Amino acid sequence: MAGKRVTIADVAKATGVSPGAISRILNNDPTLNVRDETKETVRRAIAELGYVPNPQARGLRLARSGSLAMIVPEINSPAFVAIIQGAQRAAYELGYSMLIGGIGEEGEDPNLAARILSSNRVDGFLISTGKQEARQLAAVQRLGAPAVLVNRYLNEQLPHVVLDDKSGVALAINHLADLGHERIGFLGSTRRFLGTRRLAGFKQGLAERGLRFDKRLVVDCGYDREGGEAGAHTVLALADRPTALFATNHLVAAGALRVARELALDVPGALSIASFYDGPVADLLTPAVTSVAYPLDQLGYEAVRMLVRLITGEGAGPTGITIPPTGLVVRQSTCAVSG
Amino acid sequence: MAGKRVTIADVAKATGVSPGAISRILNNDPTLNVRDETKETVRRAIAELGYVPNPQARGLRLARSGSLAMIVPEINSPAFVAIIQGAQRAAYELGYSMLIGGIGEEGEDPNLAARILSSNRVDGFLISTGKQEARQLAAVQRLGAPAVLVNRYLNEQLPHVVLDDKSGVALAINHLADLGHERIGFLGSTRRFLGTRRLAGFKQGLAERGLRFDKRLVVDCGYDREGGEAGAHTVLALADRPTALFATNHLVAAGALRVARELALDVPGALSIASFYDGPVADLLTPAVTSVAYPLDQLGYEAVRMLVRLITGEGAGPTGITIPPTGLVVRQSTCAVSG
DNA sequence: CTGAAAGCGCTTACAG
DNA sequence: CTGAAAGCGCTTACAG
Repeated sequence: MAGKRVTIADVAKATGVSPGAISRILNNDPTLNVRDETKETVRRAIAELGYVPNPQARGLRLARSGSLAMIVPEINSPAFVAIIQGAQRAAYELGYSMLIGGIGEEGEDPNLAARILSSNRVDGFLISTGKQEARQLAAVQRLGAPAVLVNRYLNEQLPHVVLDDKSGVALAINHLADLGHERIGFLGSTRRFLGTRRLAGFKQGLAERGLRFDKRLVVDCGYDREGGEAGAHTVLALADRPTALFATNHLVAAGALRVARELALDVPGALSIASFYDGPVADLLTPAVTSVAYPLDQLGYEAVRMLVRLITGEGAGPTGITIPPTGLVVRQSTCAVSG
Repeated sequence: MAGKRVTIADVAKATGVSPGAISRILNNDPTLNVRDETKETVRRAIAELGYVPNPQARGLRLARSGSLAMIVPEINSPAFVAIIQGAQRAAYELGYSMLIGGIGEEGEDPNLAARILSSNRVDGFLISTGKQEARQLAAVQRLGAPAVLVNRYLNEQLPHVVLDDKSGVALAINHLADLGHERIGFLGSTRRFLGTRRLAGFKQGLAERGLRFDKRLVVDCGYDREGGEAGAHTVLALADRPTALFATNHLVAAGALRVARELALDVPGALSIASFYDGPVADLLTPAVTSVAYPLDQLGYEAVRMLVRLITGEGAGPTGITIPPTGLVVRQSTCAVSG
């Protein structure tokens, strides 16, 4: 390393061009009119000296921070790792840095975004609320700062990037129907925003295959393993119990698998289980779980691009993006219905 | 939100105290000598107006960015989620923001840190190298920038925060010995830095219990599930195969579990398996895996504190910290040796 | 002991 | 059309 930072003044000295003109060249100011030769000289000097504009000075002048904050209480979810990865990539490409905030309990604080914003460090937010969904989204809206919901939805006004939950679930249901399953359970939420979208996909899948919707097979459960266990207990206690289950994520699927073992129900022999969000954990479960795959990094990527558009106020661009599933990854947890 | 940012000038206007004095009050300048009453007035005005110093202006003036970068190729590992969480907490407390960089393949680029540094955005680094361990650590050292290795080690000079791998592994081995196991296999690395530390703990544990070290039971394998599978195959193919295995992480443990199933070896009936880094995944495996627990968030927390000390040049402070295990979480994958 | 003034590195409205 | 100059919001060496 060593040595002083190279500043725009150094480039000016080296080339004999004024700092103002250099700044304009760098920012492609259309007002500027200099010979291409001069531009070339400047570019060369910049490369030689290794000049990089100081983001602090730039930020101070332009009243922007060049940083985005991503608020993700549920970073434990393997899905978020992929999402963060995509978001990082987009931020890097667009010249922003990204803070990850609100991990863990801290993330349940509805005022977290306000706190981060008031420290003047951030131009906008990517938001994935946790359990206090409604309250937190309301807080974000009140904030009035540029924000994009990631894998969350409130209304068409609030910018969002979501998965096409509906067609993903329908995909899983069609797979189970192909295997001859007619009684399929749904373990998820019937209230949270994503839950209702997935439930809609569940109904759509059944309808596509002419299967009857039986609301006793739908259980509103928590999104963790305990939730999956409770849900599976409920639905498997029915006299005419389902031959297959759809679980809204891998933790719920893991809970269902555990209950199946308790009840000595072979998976997939006596019970097929399909899940959502394909990812590394799906393959670690026993048996490995068939699940719907999405390009989750793209979700993060698009969210950052949308956020930066909002910040710069440039072009309209869509205020809602829906990302379709890439397909279904069939593993050992599903097979043809027996009998 | 709304409205202009509150600046130090606003506080000056409101209180009649000069901006310079206000700055000194905020930064506890010992040279300053004003009446406590004045200080009080200023503090009250700051609170009322909601003044927060602009970090950009501060950074520009002080030639520091107020940001740290954490480079973690292996964010997929559940261990890193906890580490990041602790690091975030410390950064927040100390007034820094934290960027997560180098996720995924990008992280294998030995020049990543240099690239981030040259963009002037960062005061220091937390480093957890990926596969190219030696090469990357060398690059960091060449950089000359403040850096702390997180869960990595090169030598005593390069600041680091590590786990006490040795006593953690010894803990697991003692547990297995308590259960009557005498032939215990080791699936991990015998070359990477952490691997050799863990192997030392393995030997120590055996020695403590008077068990013979048999190097045929030590397999140098990759740190993913495929590695665990290959390692387990090797060691379970022995005529006098081990009755228990120590796996260096949960992915390796998952691989070993899979091989045990293939070979129709009941776990834990015919084979006990203990692993490292207790975390959410340990509980999702079948059977749930006994593993050594560490306060991983503390690892991240201490690393950030050390890094900030290096940056501010304040007080000596230790250049190496070792974090002991909190204990062993016993689950269903280990039981008394049969026969 | 304190307050005014310079300067960190940029960008851009403005005068020439 | 271009270059000099002001100013973003801080901090601190320096003059009074």
